[in-house]
This record gives sequence, C-alpha cells and structure tokens, in this order.
Amino acid sequence: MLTLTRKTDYALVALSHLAHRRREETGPTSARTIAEAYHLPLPLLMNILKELAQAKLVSSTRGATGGYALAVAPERISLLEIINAIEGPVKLTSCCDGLPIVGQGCHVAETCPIQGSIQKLHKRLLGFFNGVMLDELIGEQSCCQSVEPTSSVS
Amino acid sequence: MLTLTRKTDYALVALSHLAHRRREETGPTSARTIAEAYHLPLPLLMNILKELAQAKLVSSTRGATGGYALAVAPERISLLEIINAIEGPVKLTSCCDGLPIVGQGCHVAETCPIQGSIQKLHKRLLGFFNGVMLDELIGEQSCCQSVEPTSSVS
DNA sequence: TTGATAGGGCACCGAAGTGGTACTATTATT
DNA sequence: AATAATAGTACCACTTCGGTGCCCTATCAA
Repeated sequence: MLTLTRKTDYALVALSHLAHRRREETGPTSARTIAEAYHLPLPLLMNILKELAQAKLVSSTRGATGGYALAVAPERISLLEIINAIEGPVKLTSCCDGLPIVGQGCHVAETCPIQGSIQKLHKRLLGFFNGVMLDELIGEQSCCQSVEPTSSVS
Repeated sequence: MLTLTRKTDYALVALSHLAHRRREETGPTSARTIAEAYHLPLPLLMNILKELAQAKLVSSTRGATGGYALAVAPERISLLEIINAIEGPVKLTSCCDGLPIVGQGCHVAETCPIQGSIQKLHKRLLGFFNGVMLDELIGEQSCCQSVEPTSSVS
C-alpha cells in the first residue's frame, strides 16, 4: 500500500517537536517528554528515535539529563531521509532500482514490458520526497487547531 | 511501506499489453492470453482484470471470444486511477484526508502538530500520481521529464 | 558510591494486509 | 449441448507492521 508506516508518522511528530525545541537553544529533549506530549507509547517512540539517531538525523545524549536533539537544521532534512531511516529504502516495485530480481517472486521479470518506465517513475518519486523538507512539515501553526474533538481515540 | 503492491504492477503490465493491442483494432484480449505472455498466474490476473473492469478502466466481454480491452485511451488513464482500482484510495497516513480518525489507532490524533502539513503533502502526492498517465508507462516515449508535482501546497 | 534517569540492542508476539487459489455462476460462441 | 470466457465470493499462507519487554550501558546528583 502507498502509505507511510505509523512509525514514520511518529518520527515526523517527534522531529517536529525537536525542531521547535531547537530554536530555544535548550538541552536535549528526552523521549519521555515527547511521548507524554503526544500520548505516544514510550517504548515505541524510543525505538523510533534510536533509528533516527542511527541515521544521524538526531543526536543522542545518554545519562540522567540526556535525550535527543536535531543533528541537522530542519531545512536540510528531507522526507526521503526520514523514510529511509525508519522504513528502509523506498521501493516503488521490486524492480525499481534496476538490480537483478532474485527471489522476490515477481513472475514477470525478464518479460516485463514496463520495467524501464517504472524505474524512471521511481526516480521521480524519490525526487518528490527528496524535495520535501522537514521545515515545510513542521508548520508554524498552532498545535491545537485540529478537527472536531473526536471522541474515543486511543 | 511506500510500495506499489505486486497486483498493481501486474495491472500495469496487463494495461500496457491492452494498450498495445488497442492500436491494432482487434477484438478483446483474454486474460489467458495475457497471463501466458508474461508468465502470470492466471487466476490472479483474472482477479486483477476484474477490479480494473469494475473501475471502468477496461471493458470486459463475456463468452467464448470474450476478453478485455482498454475502455479509455491510454493518455487519459492516470496511475492514480489504476492504484485506486487495485489498492483502494491512496492514504499517505490515516489522517491525510481530514476525516475524523476513529478506530485507526493513531495515538497522536488531536495533539498532532503536523496534521495540516501532512494533508497538504498528501494532496501533492495525489497530484503526482494523477499526472502520470498510462501512455508514459507503456514505453515508446520517455516519462522522465516535466510534470513537476504542483507545489501549490497552501 | 550509589541510585535514578536516560539511551542502546535485541528479541518477541498479535494483528492486519498481501499474494495467490478455489469454487460456483453467468454469458456468449460454435 | 459443449466450450471458453468473465463475475462473484470466499479462503488461506505468508510477510510486515505496531507495540512490548528485557537487559545492558552511560551520565548526573546526592
């Protein structure tokens, strides 16, 4: 399905939070703080932040006053990098990167008439996500202008 | 994951085949013919073509000499329509269409700081796929220029 | 030095979506 | 009537995702 995983959604929320905190020149923000701010399961958020740290998008500080902080300016972090960090490489199809299709179960393979076009489309899609920067996503708008107070979530 | 399902891939292959056949002004092409041409499992391909027919992208003819044919010119069928037919509506996130998030398990929900931006991004993504037409994907011409995603986010 | 708080790594499990099959009914040609 | 094609529906194995748990390491403060 053409859907970001929910972990990626949460990563964006966390990165948004860190980007706002960054302006205030304060110290690192703990995973617990972020989890409580958005009612996210703490262990899950920790996993997500770990992956973002491994991808060098955030820096981590251990210890009692530790936490996470953006490692790069928001306008230099692309959505593609975030997706790559959480979900792994974007693959529009199993053949999109031109590598030989080994055991991936595509029956078409060598007889595929659209493989070349798919690969071009894949590059365009990568360009699309690579052109969306974090600062476009974190908005300046208030955090409270969501839709109707839908009852019973979580 | 940001991946087309393999069923969608096969749909593109089948549509590509039908588009080429269309030029020859011949009758409908049976699912069996297409399946054999690309080594696709026949029952699966039949399911796919059924869905394309329900979406009115192909026309079906029953009976002994029946089969499928493109119902619309290739340059008027967008990738978005094809995806919608096979996978259902593209949903970048569970909140991307602005509908209330009921039981979809997103913990962020009302406190989400990026919901608005995500919805704009979702529209841009829809525009991206809506701008890719079948005739670009079936070969003959390059599909890698122009058609920038509309950056009219706001 | 000791305790509390923070992240790091890994392994696990239930739920949901995907890929693929099967069966029956209907329609049209021969 | 026989055959060949689509229409509809249901089913199942498998993978991935969402989420949890456990144990370890690092840092700060009392």
